[in-house]
Amino acid sequence: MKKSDKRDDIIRASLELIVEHGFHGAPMAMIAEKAGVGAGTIYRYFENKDALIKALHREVEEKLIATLTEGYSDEKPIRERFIYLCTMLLKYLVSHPLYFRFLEQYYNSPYGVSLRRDKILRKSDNRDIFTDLFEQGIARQAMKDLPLPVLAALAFGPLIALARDHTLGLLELDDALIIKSVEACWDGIKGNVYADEFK
Amino acid sequence: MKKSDKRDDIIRASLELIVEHGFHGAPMAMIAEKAGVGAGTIYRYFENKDALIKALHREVEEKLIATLTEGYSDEKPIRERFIYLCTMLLKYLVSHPLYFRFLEQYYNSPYGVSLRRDKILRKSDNRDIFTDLFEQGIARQAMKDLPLPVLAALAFGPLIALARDHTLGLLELDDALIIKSVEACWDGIKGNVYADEFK
DNA sequence: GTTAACGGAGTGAACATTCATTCCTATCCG
DNA sequence: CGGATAGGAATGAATGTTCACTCCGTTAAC
Repeated sequence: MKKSDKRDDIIRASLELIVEHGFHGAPMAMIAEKAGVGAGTIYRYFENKDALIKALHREVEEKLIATLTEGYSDEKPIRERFIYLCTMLLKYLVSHPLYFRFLEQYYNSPYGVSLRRDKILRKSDNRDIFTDLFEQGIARQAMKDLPLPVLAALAFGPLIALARDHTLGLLELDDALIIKSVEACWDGIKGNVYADEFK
Repeated sequence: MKKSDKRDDIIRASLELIVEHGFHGAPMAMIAEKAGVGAGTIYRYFENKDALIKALHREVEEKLIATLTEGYSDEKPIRERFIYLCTMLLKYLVSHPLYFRFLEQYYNSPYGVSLRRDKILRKSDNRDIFTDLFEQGIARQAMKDLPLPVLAALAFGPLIALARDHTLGLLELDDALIIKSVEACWDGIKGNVYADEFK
C-alpha cells in the first residue's frame, strides 16, 4: 500500500466520472465517494479540481505517446512509418475508450483551447514524431506538398472520427477495418507518383 | 421591430458567450446583460437554459443544412457532387466561426452524445444528402467499398480538423487551399479506377 | 508520544429559476 | 381628441440548490 495508492484511486475515479458525465457532472464529492476517500483527502494530493484534471490529462497523454514511440523506427520508408503510427494510434484509441473519451472532452474545453494556443507559441521547440515524418514526406515527394496542419488534418481527422464512432457503438472497428481505413488515409496524403515503396 | 426582436438578441448573446467561455462560463445573468434584457425575460422565450441551448443548436444547424442543400444537384457525377458539398461545407465553417465553434462544443457535450445515440436508433429514416451520395458512390465503384461511417470519417474528419485549425489561427485557409484539401479528401475516398469523370 | 494522513460536516460563493412588481401600449370612453 | 384602464411584456431582487474548498476532530504510522 504505497503512498500513491489513493492518488491513483482518485485519478481513476475522476477519469470514469468525467467520461460518463462530463466535467460538470463530476463533482468533487462524487469523485471522493467513487475513489473511496474523504472529500478533503483529494486536496492532499491535488491543489484543486483544476490541478486534478490537468494531472489526469498529463498521465493519459504520456501513456499514449509512450505507446506510439515504442517500436517506431525513423529508418523505415515514409509510407511504412505513416501506416505504423496511424495503426498504432487507432488501435490504442479503440482499446482504451476511457482515455480517448477523456482526451476528446479535454481538448474541446477551455483547457484544450488554451493548450492549443500554447502550442502555437512554442511551435519551434516541440519536434514531435509526426512533424518530422510530414516534413520528410514532403521533401521526398512521398506526400502532397501541403502545409503541415493540412497533412495533420488529413491524417488525424479521420482517425479521431473513427475512434469516436467506434466508442459510441456506431461502428465495429476490427483489425482488418483499421488497416483499410489507415490505408485510405494514406491515399489522401500520398503524392501523385508511380511507386512510393522506396521513399 | 417584431416580437422576436428580444428572442434574437438572447440567442445571439448566448452564441457569443458560449463560444467564448463555454457552456459553463455563460451564466444566464451574463447572457441577459449581453442581450440587454432582464434576467427573467429569457424565461419568457425559453423554458430554461437547456431549452435555450437546444433552440440555438437547431437554428445553427438549420442554416448550415440550408447552405449545403442550396445549389446541390444529385444529377451530377459522384466526384463533382462530393467536391461541391465538401467545399461548401468547409467554406461555410471557415466564414462562420461562431457557428462552427458552437457546434463543436455542442457535439462534444452531454447534449451531443445523447443526440448521437438518438441518431443511431432512428438510423433508417433520416435519409440525408451525404448518405445517398456515399451509397451511390459505392454502388458505382467511384468510392471505396467501406462502411458508411468510415467514408463519412474520411470525408468530414479532415474538414472539421481544418476548420478548427483555421478558427484557432493555426492555419490560413484561403480558397485555393480549401480546394486542394477537399481534393485530397477525395483521394482518400475514391475507388482505385482509371477514370472517374463519368461515374 | 509525536507527527502526518484522513474524513466529512460545514461554509460561502455562484448559479438557475421564480415571482411580485413595474412598464408599455393599445383600446375604449366621454 | 385626451385621459383612463386593462393586460401582456419585462424586470431584477429574492430563493433555493449545488458545488468547490476548508477546518478541525479522529485515526494510523512509526
